[in-house]
Amino acid sequence: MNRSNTDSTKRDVLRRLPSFGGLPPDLLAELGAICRLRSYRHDQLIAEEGERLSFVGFISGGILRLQKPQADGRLSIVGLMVEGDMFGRIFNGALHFTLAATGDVEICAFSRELFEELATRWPELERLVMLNILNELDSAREWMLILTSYRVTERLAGFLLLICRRWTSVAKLVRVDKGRLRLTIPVNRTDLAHFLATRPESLSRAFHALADDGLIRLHTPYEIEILDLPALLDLSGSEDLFTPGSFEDLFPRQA
Amino acid sequence: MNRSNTDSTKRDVLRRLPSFGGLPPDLLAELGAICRLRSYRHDQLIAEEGERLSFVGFISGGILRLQKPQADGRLSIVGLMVEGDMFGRIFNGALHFTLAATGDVEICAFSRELFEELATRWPELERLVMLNILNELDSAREWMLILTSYRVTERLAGFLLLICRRWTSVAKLVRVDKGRLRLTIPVNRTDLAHFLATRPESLSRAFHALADDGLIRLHTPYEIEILDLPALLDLSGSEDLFTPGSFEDLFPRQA
DNA sequence: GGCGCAGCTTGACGCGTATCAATGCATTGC
DNA sequence: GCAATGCATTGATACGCGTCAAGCTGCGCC
Repeated sequence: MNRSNTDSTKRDVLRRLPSFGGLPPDLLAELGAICRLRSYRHDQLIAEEGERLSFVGFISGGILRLQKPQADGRLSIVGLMVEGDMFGRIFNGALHFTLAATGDVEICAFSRELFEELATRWPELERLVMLNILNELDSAREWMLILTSYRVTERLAGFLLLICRRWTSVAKLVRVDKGRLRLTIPVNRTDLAHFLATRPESLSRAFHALADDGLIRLHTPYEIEILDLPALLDLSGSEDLFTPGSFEDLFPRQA
Repeated sequence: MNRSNTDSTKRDVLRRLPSFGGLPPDLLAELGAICRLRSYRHDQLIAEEGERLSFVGFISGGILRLQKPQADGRLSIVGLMVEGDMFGRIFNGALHFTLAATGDVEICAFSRELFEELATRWPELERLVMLNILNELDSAREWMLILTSYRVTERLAGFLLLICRRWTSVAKLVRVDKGRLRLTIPVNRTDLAHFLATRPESLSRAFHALADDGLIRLHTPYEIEILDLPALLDLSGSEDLFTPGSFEDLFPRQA
C-alpha cells in the first residue's frame, strides 16, 4: 500500500489525475517536484475541523468523507470526495469539516505554501483550482437536492443515480456487464445512513423495499444491480436533475 | 426603485460591495465602467436553470433564491444569497439552478465576457471570485448540516442561528435593541418551508413550539426575538458549528 | 366601512421512520 | 474448528410530520 515516493511513481500518479491533463509540461514538472504521496486506512482522519491544513491534496485513489461530529453524538457527513477531487483550503483559513478516509485512500499532497506560490505564478493552476471548487459546489447542491426528499427510498434512489452519474469513471464503481448496470457502494451502511440523514435500520429497509419493487437487485450489501433506471429516476423526483443523455455513456449505442 | 445607471450611482454601489474593498483603484474604475445596475421584484426570475447567463452579478440589495422545480410540483431551494454575494458561472457552463428574487432585489451586473477578460488580466479579481465561491461552498455545507437534522424544530433553530451568524451585516436583518436580540426573517413561510425541507404547516408549528418553550418570541411572523440563545444552540445539535465567540459582535463588551 | 384575497395558523388523522431490541451472517483470531 | 466481533437485517412500538380541511388575520381595493 505505502508506495515509495520515487519520482517515477509520482509522475505516474500525477499523470492519472484527470484535472492535471491540460497543464503545461513545465508546470507539471514543478508540481511533480513538490508532491508527496500519502496513504490512509479506513476511518483514519486526514485532518480535523478547525485545523489549518499544511498541504492541499488531490485524491489519487479511494474515497474521502467530509464530516462533522454533532453534539448529540451523531456524525453528519456533508460530502464524499473521489479520485481527482481536491481538498484543503487554499488561500483561506482553517478547515470547517473533518476529513476522514472511507476505505483505503491514497492522496497526492502539496505543501500549501509552495502550491499557493505556484498558483500565483501559473494562472492555469489557479484556474484549475477554481474549477475544482465550482465542481464541489455543484456536488454539494446536488446532495442538498437529494436531502430534501421526504422518504428514505427517494433519497436512496437519488444517491444511486448520483453515483451512476458522477462516479462512472471512478475506480470502476459503475460498470455494465452483459447489458446489466452494476455498481459498487463504496461506503458502509452506517456511513451512508449518516449521509442520507437517516439510520442504518431505515436504510436497510429502503434498500430492500427497492429490491422488492424490482428497481434494484442486491447481490451483496455493497454490490447493486440497477434493474429499472426510469423508475429510480421517477422515484428520486428530480428526473430533470439529470439532463437527457446523462446515462448514455453507460449504455453505448449497441443497445 | 429603478435607479438610473449614472456613473455616480454605480460608484456608490460598487463602493458598498464588501468584497470590492481591497481592490486597486484602477481595477475599480474598469469595473465601474462595465457594470450595470438591475432590479427585480418579488418572485421575479433572474435566470433559469440550463440558461447560459450572459453576465455575472453581485447582489447590492435584497435576497436571491437558488431553486429547482421538482417533478412532483415541489420547489427545492438549495441556497439563499445576500448582499455582496456573487452569482453566475464565470469560466464555466450553464446554470444548474434557477435564480429568483425573494423580495425586491438590486444587483450589479457585469458582462460575462468583459468580466472574464478583466479577471484574466487582474489576478486580484480572479482571487476575489475564488474566495466568493469558497464562501458559497461553506454556506452550502452549513445548509446541508441543518438539513440533516431530523426534527423541523432542530432545522428551524439551525436556520435562525445561521441568520444570526452570517447575516449580521446584511440590511439590519439582525440587531440588538436594549439588550434584546431581534431578527427579521427575510422570506415568507412557504419559501422557508421549501428551504427547510418541510411544509408551511409544520414550519408554523415549529415556530410556535419554540415560542411556547420560551426560546423565541414571535412579534410578527417575520419579526423574531431570540430569548434563549444557548437553548437554540443546543437544539440545533451543532453548537460547535459556531466557533466560540461567533456571536460576540452581536453583543459588544458593554454587557 | 365592508368585501375579498393571500398567507399564517390550528385541528384531526394516517403514514413513515426513529428507536430499542434481537437475530442472522460473515470475517478474524486463537 | 470454535468463539468473538462487527455489520446488516428484521421485528415491534411510539412519535413526528405530511396531508387535507377549516378557521383566522392582516391588507388592499372598491
